[in-house]
Amino acid sequence: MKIRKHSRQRDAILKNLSSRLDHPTADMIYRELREEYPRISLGTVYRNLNLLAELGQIRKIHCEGGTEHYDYDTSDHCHFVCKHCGGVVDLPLETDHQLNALAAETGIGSVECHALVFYGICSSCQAAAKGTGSRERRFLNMSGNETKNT
Amino acid sequence: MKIRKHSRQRDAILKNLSSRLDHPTADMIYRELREEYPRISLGTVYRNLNLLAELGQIRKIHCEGGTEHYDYDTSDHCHFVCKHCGGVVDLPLETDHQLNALAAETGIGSVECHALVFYGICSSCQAAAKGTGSRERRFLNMSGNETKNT
DNA sequence: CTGACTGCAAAAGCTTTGCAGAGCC
DNA sequence: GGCTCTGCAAAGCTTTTGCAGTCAG
Repeated sequence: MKIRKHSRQRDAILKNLSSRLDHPTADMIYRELREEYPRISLGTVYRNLNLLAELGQIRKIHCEGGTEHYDYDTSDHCHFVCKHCGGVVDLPLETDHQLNALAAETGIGSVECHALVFYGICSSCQAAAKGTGSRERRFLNMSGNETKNT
Repeated sequence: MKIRKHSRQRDAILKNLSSRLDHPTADMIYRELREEYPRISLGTVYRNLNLLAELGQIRKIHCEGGTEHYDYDTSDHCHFVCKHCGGVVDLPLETDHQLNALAAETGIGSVECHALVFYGICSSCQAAAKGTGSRERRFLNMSGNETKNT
């Protein structure tokens, strides 16, 4: 199937993702875009995010929680996931460029890429916990049970 | 809620997982267990896997594909996911024990753990591809370029 | 004009959960 | 006896997909 260079929706999705500092889920992007494009559908958002990922223009992030997150930055870097607020952010950490080569040396097969994800509590959630005890929007329990409020 | 030390099903699940070399999904465990316990339910498998993960007796692995995999080995190590057959295996690679500390130094927050997952084509899939061209059981499309061979 | 793209809605996974009964201590 | 645990089935979520109409090139 041939792919067009542009579509109003695809451009909007890419623009939304590129202007964000966080790494949203498809649904988060959908909700924001609906303000400007009330008729956009969630299916379109998914279709375009997958397409853009295939084209290598964006990157998918798999982490605890069962929901896919998307990243506009496709360069080699790692992520931090807060177990408390569920936020996913870049980690300004020098990733070891030799990791793929090292892994390949084990004879496992050909190694193309890797994903490095750290888990913990982000500093703002730590501060909030000290201050109020429960100011967070959402509690992400790594092992399944999470309490969420609207 | 108090947790009992043992239950026939929980023990069977743990035993199954511990005797495997791969890192199966809940459904894979369920299918195997059903041979010995025909009345076991998938819900029970999920409940116990989550429980065991909470207790720290097993570990969840998040990777491309949307399905959770489980690992009996909770020690610090990394994984390799074959984009071709979808298999998830341990990688005998010396993981950097200072990674969490390094990540914490960025000031992101408290870092508890990390997951390092490599993606590529495992050697048996490579061999199979050379031999027959399509002997694989399953084709896992990671991000579009599945037919591209190295 | 052509066929890629969209909105809509339905369907398809995977995982969780409510409930009544069974089983363990 | 009192809980926990289980099987079953239904529900919940995220993501994909079929279709007919729309839009980009």
